Amino acid sequence: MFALIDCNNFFVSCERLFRPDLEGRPVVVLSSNDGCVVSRSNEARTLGIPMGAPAFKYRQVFKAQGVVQFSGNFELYGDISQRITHLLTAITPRTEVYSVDESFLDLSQLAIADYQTWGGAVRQRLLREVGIPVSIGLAGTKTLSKLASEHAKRDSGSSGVIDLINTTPATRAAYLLNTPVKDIWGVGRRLGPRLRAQGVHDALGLSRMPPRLAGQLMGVHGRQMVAELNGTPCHRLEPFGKVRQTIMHGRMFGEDTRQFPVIEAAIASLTARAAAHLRADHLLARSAAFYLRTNRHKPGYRLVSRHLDFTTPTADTGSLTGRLVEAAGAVFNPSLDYHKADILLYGLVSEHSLQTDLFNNLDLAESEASQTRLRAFDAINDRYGRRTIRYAAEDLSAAWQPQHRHRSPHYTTAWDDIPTARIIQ
DNA sequence: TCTGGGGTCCTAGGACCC
DNA sequence: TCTGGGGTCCTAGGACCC
Repeated sequence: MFALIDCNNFFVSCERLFRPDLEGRPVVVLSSNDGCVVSRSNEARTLGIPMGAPAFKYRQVFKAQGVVQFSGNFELYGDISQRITHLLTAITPRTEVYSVDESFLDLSQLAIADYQTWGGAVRQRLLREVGIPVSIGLAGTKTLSKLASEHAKRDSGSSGVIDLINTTPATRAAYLLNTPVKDIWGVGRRLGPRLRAQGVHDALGLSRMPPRLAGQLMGVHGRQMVAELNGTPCHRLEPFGKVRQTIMHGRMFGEDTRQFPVIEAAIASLTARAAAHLRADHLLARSAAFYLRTNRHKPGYRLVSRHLDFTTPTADTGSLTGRLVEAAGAVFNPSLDYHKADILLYGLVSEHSLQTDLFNNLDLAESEASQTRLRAFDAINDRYGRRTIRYAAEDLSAAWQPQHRHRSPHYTTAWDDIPTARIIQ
């Protein structure tokens, strides 16, 4: 038995926590560079602003309709997300944080008399203790609980909770019939049209597809989807998450560039963040890559990447940056307008296993010196703030840095931004 | 003028090896 | 003129998820 807890319009709800005056008004949250709409309030949705819409195409609508815009404040959303996780983990440790705004709970160990009532109580508690509205879907498989939560979000009469566990087969079939294939977990922009071409238009139709045909059309994931829609679980709860295989950091630039020092500053900054992430997880990378690309929406789109291997796995910002910048310099073309840089770290190994297993032919002394150096580096930044100490290459240019014209305060993560409460008598 | 970031998994062609 | 089978690695791209 699964519950899916799905936060409603999560980023907008986080902004409204500290701006209750925005309740009932159209609000959107924009991605990095104020590029796309990544969260919208129901009022903004009613105005016809689609998810993922490029903001520049809707500036007129924003202005005419008084839509309130926010640049994404992802530190804030991450902090609110953790509060929700804490609360859910207190309900049951069998919790899987699936994304920043969704968690699966395994209910099979809990004594629940009535799932609908239980869901309503969880919903009220999150609203009261964190302030975020959620939709809850209850079902025997993850796919069905996702489907139920989607209906809980959309159907105003559902009071935010839909239970497909204690229900009749006819009711369950009605929910499946009212779910278009494109809204099923695992069906994207390519499988949707392919299924419709087969005459399958809704989840009920897909649940009745012969497994063999589902396998031919969609591979093993398709067979699993059909089974899950019929109540046979294929996906377990993963309480510890999957082992991370890559760490990636990338940014679109605030403006396109033909200057190598700008690229160098971007690579140095992205690598510094990725390497800090690596060290925080006590990992080392055997390999790294960079991707440099032009604007894919303009003619002549170009992407160039290079992969590098390290004889001694490393989390050293300096050596990673040095190798990546050198390799980028070798392929840099001054006649291209570069638009985005990404850094990928992969081949991840635990820093602990490195010291005990593999190491006879590797430079253990240098590796240990590097780790000691970086521990000091991280300790300084932990104590005095991020980027208190940093590599000079990061400051070669700020021209690559994304723009964010509508950033809200860091209400919960910066001392200077913490709101003041006044008691009005 | 202006179109996100962070993941996983799979495929396919070319270079190279035997 | 005629040209195998099996493998790896690299690069590029595309599918899906949030």
